[in-house]
Amino acid sequence: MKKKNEEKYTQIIQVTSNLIATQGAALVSTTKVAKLVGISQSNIYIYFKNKDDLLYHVYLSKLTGMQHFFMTLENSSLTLTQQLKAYIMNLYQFALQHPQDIEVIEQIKAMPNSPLHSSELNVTDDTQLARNLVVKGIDAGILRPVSPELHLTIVFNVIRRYTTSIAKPNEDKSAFQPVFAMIWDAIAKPD
Amino acid sequence: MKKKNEEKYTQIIQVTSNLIATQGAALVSTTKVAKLVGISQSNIYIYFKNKDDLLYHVYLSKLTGMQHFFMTLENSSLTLTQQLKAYIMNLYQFALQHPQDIEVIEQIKAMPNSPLHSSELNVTDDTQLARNLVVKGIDAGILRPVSPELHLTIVFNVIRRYTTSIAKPNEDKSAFQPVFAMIWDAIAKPD
Amino acid sequence: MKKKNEEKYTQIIQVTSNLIATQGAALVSTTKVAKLVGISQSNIYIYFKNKDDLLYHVYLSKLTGMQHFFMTLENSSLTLTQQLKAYIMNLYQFALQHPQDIEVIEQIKAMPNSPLHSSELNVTDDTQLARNLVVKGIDAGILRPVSPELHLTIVFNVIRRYTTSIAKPNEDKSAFQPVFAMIWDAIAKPD
Amino acid sequence: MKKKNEEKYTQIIQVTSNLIATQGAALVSTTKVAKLVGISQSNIYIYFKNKDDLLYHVYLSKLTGMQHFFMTLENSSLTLTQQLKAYIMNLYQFALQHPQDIEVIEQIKAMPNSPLHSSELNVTDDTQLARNLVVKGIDAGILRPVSPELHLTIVFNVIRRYTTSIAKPNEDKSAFQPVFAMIWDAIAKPD
DNA sequence: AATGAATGAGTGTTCATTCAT
DNA sequence: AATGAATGAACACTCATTCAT
Repeated sequence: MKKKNEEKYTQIIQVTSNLIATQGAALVSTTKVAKLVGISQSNIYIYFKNKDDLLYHVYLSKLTGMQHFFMTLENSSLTLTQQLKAYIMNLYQFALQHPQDIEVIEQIKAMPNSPLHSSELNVTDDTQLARNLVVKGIDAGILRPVSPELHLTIVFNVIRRYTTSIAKPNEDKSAFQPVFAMIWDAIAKPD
Repeated sequence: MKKKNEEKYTQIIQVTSNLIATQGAALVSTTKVAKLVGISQSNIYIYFKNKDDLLYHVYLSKLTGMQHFFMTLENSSLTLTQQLKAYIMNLYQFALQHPQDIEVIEQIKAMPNSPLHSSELNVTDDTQLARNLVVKGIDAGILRPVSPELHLTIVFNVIRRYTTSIAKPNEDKSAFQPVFAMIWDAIAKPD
Repeated sequence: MKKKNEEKYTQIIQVTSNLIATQGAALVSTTKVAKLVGISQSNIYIYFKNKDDLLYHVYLSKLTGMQHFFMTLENSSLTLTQQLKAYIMNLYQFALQHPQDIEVIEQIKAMPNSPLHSSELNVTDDTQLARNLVVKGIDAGILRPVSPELHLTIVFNVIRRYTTSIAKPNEDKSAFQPVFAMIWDAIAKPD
Repeated sequence: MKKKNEEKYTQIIQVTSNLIATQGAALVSTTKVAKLVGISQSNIYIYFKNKDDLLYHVYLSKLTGMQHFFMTLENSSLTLTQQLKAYIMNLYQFALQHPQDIEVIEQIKAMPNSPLHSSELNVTDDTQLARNLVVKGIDAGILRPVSPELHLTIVFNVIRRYTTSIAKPNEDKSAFQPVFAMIWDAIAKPD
């Protein structure tokens, strides 16, 4: 459970993450991870308490990476509308640059017995910032007065679908414009 | 692989369907299904060739149920816009009445080694009708000229999210109105 | 266990025999036999008490077919030497014409839990006639004074190997001559 | 798949070998092997990748034991005739001392889905040396000009039959003399 | 005579986890 | 810190056999 050999720790996380992205979370096993890292299976239990613990830390690592990306947004001097639009654009760019990360996060969240359900620690979710913004947006009369879940569903799913199966890897920001309009018209309160 | 005892056949399908909905498709096992039905595990192989075969038939059963629901739409004298709107409303009502069914269908589709991938028969998918409508809608200038995947993503995910976590079981059709507007404004081409 | 439908009885025997010859006795199962015959698995138990019983009757059927072939040899007016040589030639011709039959007989004999071991009936084995001839041959000073098992081993194995992997299906009797000489020089007492 | 506990590795091989010799290769199962060794079934998969892998290594172990026995024959200064006769005598003595080994080797070779068929490594077979000798013998005019398969069939089967059911465990080499003559007269070209 | 249904035992294999070294 | 060894539980699947209809 300790982590002296920081490098191997990171390796295990990385390999697991790749496995989730390529084969799906359900097909991840400590056996496979160990084999890919090139260590013995039991070695994993030195770095992680559990398989769940491993997945939980994979989740955390992807999450913090994502949060770094959005930190600039908070405490900014932008208007709420600008913040909301900026969030969408940021998410789009993050998804484009780290397609695997969002996939991994969502897969772990969606797992049948997700390690997040049983987690004693309540992680500040990646959607927390987004949810706050949305709630503020609804209160300010900028966004449609429906459950914020729906706004988030649209933003996340459209961007995910767009970046994983439609967008080209190095596409220009402008290619996203029509999709952005789609999202915005969906969530923004019509005048 | 034979079937006379129609009742037990249906029971197995039903139990499997429940298992998928509650625990996720990845956690379905013939052992669990058999235990829940109250039969011996090997008995399942009298009714289904495979575990894959079982899942495939669960999928089919849900699918046909869903298709009956939409049959009225085809060959109708409605305008394209009306058909599109009707589709969304129908999907909403179906999802409300059979919340489990859509979940099950999507889970089986999303399985790592989905039985649908290897299936020799090419089933007319449940999204086939929707996709056709959407493509027609785009061509007719009714819907936004972006990849139809995006329209479908919005329609499906919003309705799914709404019916599973927001809507009340017996709610009035009018409660869906704001959500419908959200969807429609997302996919419809603004004038 | 009765056999009203003589035809199906024969069919089962035949299919089983083919299975043994092509896949090996170890891979024979009532499931496979039933599927190949086109009947239900349980139906087999009407014609045969057991799987063992089935195999035993397959064995018997091949055996009697083989014995018909050699019947002409007994009570003949040939000298012992002539009878021995005739036996070898007959066996060669039988093996050439019914390559599967000998294979099947030997496979059933060689089975781990051969149905012949536990059989209450003591069948007149196919090698019985041969063994008698050999013993007589030894006593008469025609064959080498070693255990008759060895003579039989040579005769059977050489012919089996020759007919299954070396001989051409429609070859002339003369092609066998050198092999015959090999066998005869092996078993005959040198002067 | 790892091996440090050399002892248990050998035990598993030994038990499997015994099972093959007594019950036949078809009746070997990891369950039985584990039970006889006194370990849990899954433990076997620490030492062997597969059931096939296990059988393959049983085969290899017997084979190398046998090859040690014959090594002296190669590079020797004997004439071809002497080498051929020496081979037969060696095989006889080996079979007498390790009756189980030849049985095991032949059984694994003859298995319906023999692990040797799918083996990537092409092992120098135990009959390889013998076959080479026989071919040389035929070319040199010492052995009968028929397919070498026939020579090998006789040598192997006669010795196998003799040592397993006729010879006494501690018998004198001279007891084999008449059998040796039988074999030699069968394969040697008559002058 | 024939079948559908059922079952318990058995098969090979994978997995998460533990522990002594 | 790392590994080899071990295990029990689970998994998908096959089989011989029985029984009511």
